[in-house]
Amino acid sequence: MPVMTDFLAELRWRGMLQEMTEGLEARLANGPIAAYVGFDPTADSLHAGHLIPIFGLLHLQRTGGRPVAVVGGGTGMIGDPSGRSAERNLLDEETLAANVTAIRAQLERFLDFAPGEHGARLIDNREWLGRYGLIEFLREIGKHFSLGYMLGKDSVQLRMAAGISFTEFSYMTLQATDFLHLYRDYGVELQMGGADQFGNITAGLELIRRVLGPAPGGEPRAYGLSFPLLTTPSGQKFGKSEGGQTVFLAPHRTSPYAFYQYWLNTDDRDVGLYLRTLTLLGQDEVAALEVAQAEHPERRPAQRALAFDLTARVHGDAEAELQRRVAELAFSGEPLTDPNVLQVLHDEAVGFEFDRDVETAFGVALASGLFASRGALRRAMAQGGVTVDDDRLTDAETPLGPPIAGRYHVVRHGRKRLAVGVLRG
RNA sequence: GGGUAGGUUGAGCAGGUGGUGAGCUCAGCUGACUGUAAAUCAGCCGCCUUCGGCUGUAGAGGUUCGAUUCCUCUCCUGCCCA
Repeated sequence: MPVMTDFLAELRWRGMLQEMTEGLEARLANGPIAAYVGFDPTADSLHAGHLIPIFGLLHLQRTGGRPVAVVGGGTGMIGDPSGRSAERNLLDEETLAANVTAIRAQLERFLDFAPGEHGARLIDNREWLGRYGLIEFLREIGKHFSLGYMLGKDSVQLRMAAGISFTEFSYMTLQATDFLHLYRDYGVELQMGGADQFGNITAGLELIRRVLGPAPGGEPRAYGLSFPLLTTPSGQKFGKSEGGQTVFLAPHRTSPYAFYQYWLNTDDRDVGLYLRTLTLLGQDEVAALEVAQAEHPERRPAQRALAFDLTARVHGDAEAELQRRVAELAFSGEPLTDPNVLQVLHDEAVGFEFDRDVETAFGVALASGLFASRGALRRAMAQGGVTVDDDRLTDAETPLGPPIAGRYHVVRHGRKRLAVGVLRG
């Protein structure tokens, strides 16, 4: 039977524990706790950057706690200044409602929402934020925040020079209000979040302390915990695929193919960390993979395990199996000629259609959609970065060869991107 | 409201006080080497229908043969004062 103290031990060995407030360890020794993480519904899908907090909730649930996800239909209407360089656009209610629904479905892939002691809950903070009148809010909540305290927050400091509106400045009071209500009405004693959220988390602790006063025993009433922010050794582009595209969990935003490929391409130096933080593999399994990786880096056992595990969790086992196969076929190093393989790649990777009247290899490459414009294609071609049917394209006038198996052409851009075209009609 | 400093290519900075702007760093892309790595080296990096064309220094006007530069108004941001 897992106990709550295992929670911190789990986070520790996985390298997921950045910071926590006083007394949390002692509190966990006393029994199960409910903890929450807030998710801003700024898009209709969660993305790679949300994975660590999600796994944080998952570990909590597995060690006997109750995970609570607050999908901020209320705070989402304001915008968190933390970690942002510019003022955000505000979303309208309809968009927000749709985003909240979509995010809920994604969380259900990770957390067990079955009713019960440890069942996950999803709560929309509009339940309380939507009810406050302005005057009431200022009297009940605003009164507890001193300007000095608010101005001292890093999230505010960093934005002072660039400019921050009163709206975003107020964000921390809303997040603190969430914590207060969750504590009072739902018995949630712990808020977790990325390291950039720690300031907002402690603001909530501060509010709880001021509104409710000290707890009888002198112990803190509530606690905070932060996860490290994932970065890569080469910068902070974690969660961005080629072209700076955010890696989303939703297949309509990031295809399972692109999703699998993203993780498969993880830097050797990061893969161990990702295995620990983004999968449930145990200590021994991760260690074994790291050894295998060190012995045969070219086989990428660790990246394969990571990509498979995450793809299976997000898109299902069958999809993960398919993408594993697709990855092998597409990058075997051999020219692609097998019609069955080509059809699979067309359907699962990047597929396109071309017309019978396309006469040049250049034309097919353009039709592939791998290039933003003719100019982009010309540039790539001039640099030797384009192949059609595994022949390097060097001249825009090169006539198009016969289609493979009568109906396919393969276009590659660089080493990693390919598209398989099928003759239309 | 007054004063003042700013708004330049994804980011951060240069430069530029009338003569075809666009340099640096980072990020990104391609090639070589590799393992669909990393590092390194080389090239690219406003847009397009590329022997060429079109934009473009916050926006709109104006002066001028010619404006990123000068003038006016507007918008946005920092700082100081009220």
